[in-house]
Amino acid sequence: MALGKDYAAQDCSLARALEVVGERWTLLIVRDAFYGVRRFSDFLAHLDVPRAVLSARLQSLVESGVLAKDGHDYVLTDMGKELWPVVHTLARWGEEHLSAEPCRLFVHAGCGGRVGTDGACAACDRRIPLEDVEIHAGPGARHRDDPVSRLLRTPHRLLEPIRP
Amino acid sequence: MALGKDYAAQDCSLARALEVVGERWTLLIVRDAFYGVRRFSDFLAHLDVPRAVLSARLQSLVESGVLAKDGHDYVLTDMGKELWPVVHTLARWGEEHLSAEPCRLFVHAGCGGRVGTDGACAACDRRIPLEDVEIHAGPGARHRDDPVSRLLRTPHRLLEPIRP
DNA sequence: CACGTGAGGTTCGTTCAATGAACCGGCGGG
DNA sequence: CCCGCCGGTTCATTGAACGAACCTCACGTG
Repeated sequence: MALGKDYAAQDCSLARALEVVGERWTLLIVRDAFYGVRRFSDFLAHLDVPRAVLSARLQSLVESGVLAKDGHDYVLTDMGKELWPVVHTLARWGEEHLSAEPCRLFVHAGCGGRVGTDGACAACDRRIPLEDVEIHAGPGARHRDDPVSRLLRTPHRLLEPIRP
Repeated sequence: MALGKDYAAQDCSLARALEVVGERWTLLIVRDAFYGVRRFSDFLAHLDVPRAVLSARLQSLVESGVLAKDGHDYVLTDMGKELWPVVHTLARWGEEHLSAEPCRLFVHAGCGGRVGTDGACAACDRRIPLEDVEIHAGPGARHRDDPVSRLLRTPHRLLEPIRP
């Protein structure tokens, strides 16, 4: 979201959360961080976001403890990693109600079953730790052709850096 | 979020979802709808949002099929109701990482157990249908004193209208 | 009927964030 | 020493959010 960016009068933890991840672009940045994006230039290439805005968002995410800066890499903190259910649930909602076909699939690395809307593996019927989720390109992918999109299309685990 | 409001280049269902519920105030409006708020003036009293923005958001939520207009009431559609996991997960994340104390509690109407982060009842260990979730005021409530906040502080089920 | 009142908006000028292009500094080769 | 890239910052412009004022219809009186 934007402008005013705070919901001061709102007496609610949802409002607090939105102050941190509710601004425009922020949740897409977090999503990319789960996908293994870490460098400023990679976020920039993958999201079509103005450099100034990206800079501001990364800073505020670091400040609020969602990301940590490690050299030139931005990596998710434990607090940030706990946003996965949020990102996943919202993405699945969008997929079911707004998209024709999924453009990315999340798969349990152990058994190959797809991760359900509740975050559990369809096959194993167990909750899956973040590190055991693999990301695959889905049928609906419209094939952006920046270098980062190409790297993201090759299957890999969440959080695993897309660069060596 | 705001400005540009679309993420056109993003080939992703999360981006699609954010185009619908990602703008500033939108998710708080949806939250209030779950809490039983239905009238324009009640949203207005409870959120401190400019009338013009509220009007625009409600219209766009109706247009995208999250809300439906029934007379002067705005009510969640089935598609809208499926946003509950998103709202709940994000609120719990905010509560755990950003709030001192929860200001609202979600309770399984059947057994009185608290609804966990995964949406299941802590006591019953079963997923709970939306209609069986009760909302109670939590210890962290800072007591806004508009009429709507006062109505919301009395325990009731999700979706149950706060007005007769 | 005239009149007031409240709900549900719309209009409009101001403010402030998003945008995008240009600029800047560090550093790692060649 | 020079070149180019990475990771930003600066700045003018655009457009959304804000807030106050206004409008309109429905209803309830006197």
